[in-house]
Amino acid sequence: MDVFAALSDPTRREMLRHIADDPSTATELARLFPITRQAVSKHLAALDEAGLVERTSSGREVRYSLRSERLDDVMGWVAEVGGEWDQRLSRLKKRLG
Amino acid sequence: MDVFAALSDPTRREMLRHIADDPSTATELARLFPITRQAVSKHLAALDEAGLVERTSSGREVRYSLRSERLDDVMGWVAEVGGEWDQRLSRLKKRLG
DNA sequence: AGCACCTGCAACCCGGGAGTTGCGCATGAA
DNA sequence: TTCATGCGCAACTCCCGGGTTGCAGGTGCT
Repeated sequence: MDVFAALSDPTRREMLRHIADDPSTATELARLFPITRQAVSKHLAALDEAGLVERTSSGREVRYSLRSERLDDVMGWVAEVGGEWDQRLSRLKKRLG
Repeated sequence: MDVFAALSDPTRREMLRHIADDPSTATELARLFPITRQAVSKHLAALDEAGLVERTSSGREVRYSLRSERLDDVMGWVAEVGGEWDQRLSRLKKRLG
């Protein structure tokens, strides 16, 4: 699955956001979301296939953390298509503090 | 349809890219892509619903052009999740020339 | 008026994505 | 060793998204 397709699902975006500042396992996420662990696992597999997360297995648990490299591709594409990014980027920079 | 879902389809991304520097009609796009005009029309409807294009009808033809506002939302989300954007943005700026 | 062209709507098919349940395996703890 | 916990795989359902064909309406040209 490519990056855009991976980000198209709202649940996946929430998961990624959560993972970003708190690396989690499938079962941990399953407690936070109103879906089954297997459903979570599928989403994580999708994110992994898209290169958006990193799997770190220790013992019997597998913890997922953010891999932000692919997000650069998204930024790049959006920037290419959008155009006039000098102002836009400065605005964004300001918005992010 | 939300923005991310609209961008999840490769055909739609190509169309948007083409529209970005050459506003087109459905039939014009149908000549460039290996799909039917109706399929193109559906894609354009999706892009329109997501707020990514602007419809300008003159006479019997409807021309679609890029609306880049929503792309800011995408950038914003990606930036929020990705983190560490001081370096990333400067790299992107350099990459865009 | 008549014809060609662009568009929109509706019905339909098909594949895949999101979610579930069920089972089996491996690992950690009592 | 026994039991609980975390994962993975497989099969199944359901629904929606991408694409098609067919038809009807509006517009422009001759």
